Amino acid sequence: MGTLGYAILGLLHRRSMTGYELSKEFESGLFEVWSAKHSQIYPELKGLYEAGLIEYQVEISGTVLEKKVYTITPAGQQALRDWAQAPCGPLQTPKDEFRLRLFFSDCIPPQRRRQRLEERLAQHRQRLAQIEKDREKFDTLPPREGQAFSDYLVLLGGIAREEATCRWLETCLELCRQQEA
Amino acid sequence: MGTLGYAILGLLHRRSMTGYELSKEFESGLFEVWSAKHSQIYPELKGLYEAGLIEYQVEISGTVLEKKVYTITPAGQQALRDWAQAPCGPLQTPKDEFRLRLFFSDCIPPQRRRQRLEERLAQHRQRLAQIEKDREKFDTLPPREGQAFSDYLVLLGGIAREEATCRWLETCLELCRQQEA
DNA sequence: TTTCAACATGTCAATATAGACATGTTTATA
DNA sequence: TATAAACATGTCTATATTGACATGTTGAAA
Repeated sequence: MGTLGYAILGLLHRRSMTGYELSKEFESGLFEVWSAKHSQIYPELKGLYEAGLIEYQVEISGTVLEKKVYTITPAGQQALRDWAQAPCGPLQTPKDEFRLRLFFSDCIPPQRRRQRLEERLAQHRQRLAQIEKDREKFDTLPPREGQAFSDYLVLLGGIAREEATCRWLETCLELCRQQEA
Repeated sequence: MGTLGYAILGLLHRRSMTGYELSKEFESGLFEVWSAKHSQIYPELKGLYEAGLIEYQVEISGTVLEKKVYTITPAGQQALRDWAQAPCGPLQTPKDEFRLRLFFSDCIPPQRRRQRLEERLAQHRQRLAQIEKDREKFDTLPPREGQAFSDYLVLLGGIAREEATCRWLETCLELCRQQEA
């Protein structure tokens, strides 16, 4: 099974959900960590079900709309534990199209490069603000047992990454401007 | 054309290379930025050639070994410039399997989680040491024109990312240990 | 009461990527 | 001179991922 399967298993371990809710989780809580479109989620759910790792019950929303609420099975919980415990292997390249463009930016006008850096900085600042607002929900350090602690660690990781990125982009802009003179 | 095509175009804009050398570039200079296996590179080169964006000449290594040295064409340079100038669009999720595992780590023994954090920290420290050695090659700030400047900016980005990651992992370990008492 | 956004579930085709399979040469060193 | 690592180029299959296509319901607000 691929990583997406475990991501879904992990989310369902926290609470039972529909495919639609899963796709929303990837956009919110897992935004800094993993992503998947609904077109990938629904087939994956089918596979997990056939593998006996999840089950579902149909609930009626309103009068006719059927939704499938998925729940993790004991076999699914075991698979999740095994995966979560295993080591990750050597560091992989986190693909970053912006950095790639910057790497080859010597062939574009300097003011255009500055413009792109500024745009990007604005995006990361906005993201940082959002994620720091998420942090406010944790008024006290959550206890080590329980998912709130894991959530908190990953949240700190997101903040660390966004802060570092913002500082880096600010440095880039400074260096670009410095040489203007 | 996908991002890989532009990555190859960008590398060939710097200097003419064989497919093999391109694959090495992805492991070294582009390690923090993009990755591709040779099984993806060779077909992509074929496509770029058919699109008229690159050409090649066959050189003989030793007595019989033929290698294709690829060169970017004017059309390729134009395509590269157009791409490098364009904006990147909204922030994407940088997929990170380690963070995903950590996010679901409440279902594994705490000492196992600490072990994984320590392993990961060692990997990132090693990577940081390597990348900081690369930085030493830049004794002075390179002039804004020319690729050395772009290289330098991206290198700073790698250092910033690795430093932030190391600090974050150290914090995670501290928090894990703190609650031990 | 209409109408729009959010809820809800799927499929399909195209592309991207990884890993295995396949083969052979050159160069440095033991 | 054997041999191993690095050089060199490809293909193939399976899987992962995206974006478009397709359809319909529900709840809230105007």
